[in-house]
Amino acid sequence: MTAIKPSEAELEILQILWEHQPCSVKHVHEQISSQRQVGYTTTLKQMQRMLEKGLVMRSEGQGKSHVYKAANSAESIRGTLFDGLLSRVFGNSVSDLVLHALGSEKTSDEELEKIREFLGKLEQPPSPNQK
Amino acid sequence: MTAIKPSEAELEILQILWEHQPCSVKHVHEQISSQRQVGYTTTLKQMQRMLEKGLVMRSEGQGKSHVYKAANSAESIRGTLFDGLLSRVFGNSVSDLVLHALGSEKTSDEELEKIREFLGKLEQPPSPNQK
DNA sequence: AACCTATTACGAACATTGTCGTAATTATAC
DNA sequence: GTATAATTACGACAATGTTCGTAATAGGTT
Repeated sequence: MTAIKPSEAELEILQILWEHQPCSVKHVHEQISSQRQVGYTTTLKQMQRMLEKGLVMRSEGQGKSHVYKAANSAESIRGTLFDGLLSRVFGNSVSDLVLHALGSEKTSDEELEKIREFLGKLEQPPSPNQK
Repeated sequence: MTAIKPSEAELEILQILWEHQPCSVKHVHEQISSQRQVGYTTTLKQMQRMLEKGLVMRSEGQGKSHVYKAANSAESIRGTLFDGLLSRVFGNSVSDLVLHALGSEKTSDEELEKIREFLGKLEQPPSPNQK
């Protein structure tokens, strides 16, 4: 049960998959190459290797081409990578991480509102109705 | 000004340095090998390379040995890695990241308290005394 | 000085990652 | 069914990261 840790390039691809789900290599490559210069076969190879590793799944698209989907949910990968950062960089202190996040400005008022709301919900636990 | 992105093993060493600051290789190695099995020269080599890269600094310890310190603060590295995770995995949404952090349980009441307190301080900005 | 030990230096092996070029294959259009 | 275009498969290469084994060196002991 080795934790899944996609590399940079793999993550780039996974993000596209999570958003557009079954995708042809062509589609993924178009997305990527609109951001940076890279060859088609590079993307293809990357996705083939991801298939071997079990990071993605694929099936026959119409015609000869294949379509790919991410094998794992965005959530699960987020979990893995988040935990990694938390332990390796913030010594497992969630509050350190969150304070860092909030302290870095960049956080809009809307976002702060969402966070406060969430914290509000957490406030209730003292109610005696546990399942 | 290339962003500093220490590798796994480098981060492992940096964490020890940040906590115990000037450290001998021996000390660092003891810490690491209490966690996992690794040879002394591996740690040594790692630290020598970190010196070349400018990740750490060193000076003569008593006798022949060297003592090392991290060249960068934990904060600066945290910033880099945090930003990376934020953009590559949470689509730059701080609230998504924070909600993920808080939702994962694992957060003690104390920690939640710190976070609420911090949010309380942020609440004030509407005051008209900006610098 | 001669020896033993702690520490550092060097060099090598191996895995992973990112990148392509070229070849093979499969559709599509004459 | 033959040429053309799209797509996939294969193999290679450089760069980086991780790990050691072995050699050199410096300190302390007798």
